[in-house]
Amino acid sequence: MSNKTTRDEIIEAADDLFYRQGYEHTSFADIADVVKISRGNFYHHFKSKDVILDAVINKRLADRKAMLERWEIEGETPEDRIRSFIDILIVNGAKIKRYGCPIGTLTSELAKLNHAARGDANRLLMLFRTWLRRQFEALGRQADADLLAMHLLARSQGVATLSNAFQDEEFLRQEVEQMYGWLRLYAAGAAPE
Amino acid sequence: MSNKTTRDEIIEAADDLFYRQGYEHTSFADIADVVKISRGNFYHHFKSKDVILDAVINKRLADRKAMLERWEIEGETPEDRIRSFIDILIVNGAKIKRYGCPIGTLTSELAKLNHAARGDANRLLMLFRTWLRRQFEALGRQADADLLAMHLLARSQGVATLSNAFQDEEFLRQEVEQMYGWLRLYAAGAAPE
DNA sequence: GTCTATACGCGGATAGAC
DNA sequence: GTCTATCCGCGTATAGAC
Repeated sequence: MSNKTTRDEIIEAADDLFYRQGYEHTSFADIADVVKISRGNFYHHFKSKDVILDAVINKRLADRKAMLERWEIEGETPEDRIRSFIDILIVNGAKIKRYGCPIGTLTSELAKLNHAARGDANRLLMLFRTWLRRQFEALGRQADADLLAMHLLARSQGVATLSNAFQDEEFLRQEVEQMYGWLRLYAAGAAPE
Repeated sequence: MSNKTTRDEIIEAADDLFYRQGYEHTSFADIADVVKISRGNFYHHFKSKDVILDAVINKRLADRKAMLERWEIEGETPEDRIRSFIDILIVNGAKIKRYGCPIGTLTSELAKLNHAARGDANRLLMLFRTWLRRQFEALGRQADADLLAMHLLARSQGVATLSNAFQDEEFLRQEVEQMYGWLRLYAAGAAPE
């Protein structure tokens, strides 16, 4: 279709820089360098830095929604689909090792800044939480589907944090194997409670 | 003994503010307000903000070392001691819900900033990793003690991250119960591998 | 040791020409 | 829609008096 608009290029560059450097630590100058526009031109597209953050969060939401819908179609069973979720740790292993989880680190940063967009960023986590909950429900775990979703989310976050801190992609792989094993128990109906 | 020196007061205030607001987001003015000194006076005690960060990290290291030694003395069995570790999630539950884990969030922030003190902050995580590893060794898990230590560390980190994001202390309690159960398997020698 | 005054650069934001 | 020029406040840091 049409070429990317300048606006889209700004959002893309900001998305990447916010991930790699953090939101607060990324300046307009940083973004302008990547997009190759002047700093003044910025304000034609966004009236403040906060508005760029909003756009980045919305882009991430749209990206992740599309990804989850793909998994929904491609996965034949709920177990397959939940495995797709666990797999991102492997697929994005190198980046997670360097920069952590894009969703978890943004959430944590905005929480610490007590930023107005905090709640919006949490919708990203909530998106996965809800999607995972539905998968566990489909596995017949109506009673504790949300708890299981939270449990898996928490383990992913923890693994990402430590993999990043210790620069250890191998540890991440081992934990992923354990999560597969854990999931199999539930898929086989062999899990307790 | 003697009164706290101004230097100590600065470190204490910085420790608290770095935790609640993040390192980068905390200015000298913020610290000066708490300690009630002028900004200029700062540089008599520390020649730059980075040096304050070093001092804060060293204070946290000393504090945690003392805590681990206490657990070592008070806990009668390795299981007791590991339970003490899990318990901090409960003891500090309210603060974790508001600000996350003091160690994990600092580590993540410095990683994102690619800050020179990154490695120093990681020593905090490593302190717990090594201590936990020794406890699992004492439980007879020589072969995988470090993996188990990392696993427990990761789970704590993940639980802290989600409890903070969703402002949910109840979830944290439930996960702690699960960790107790998980630990019991190893203490009873009933765990696999 | 603590203060006031001040330098200096950076980051976000605005005005207005082209 | 993009640019240059510029403003302004904040944050780190320094100088030097008391």
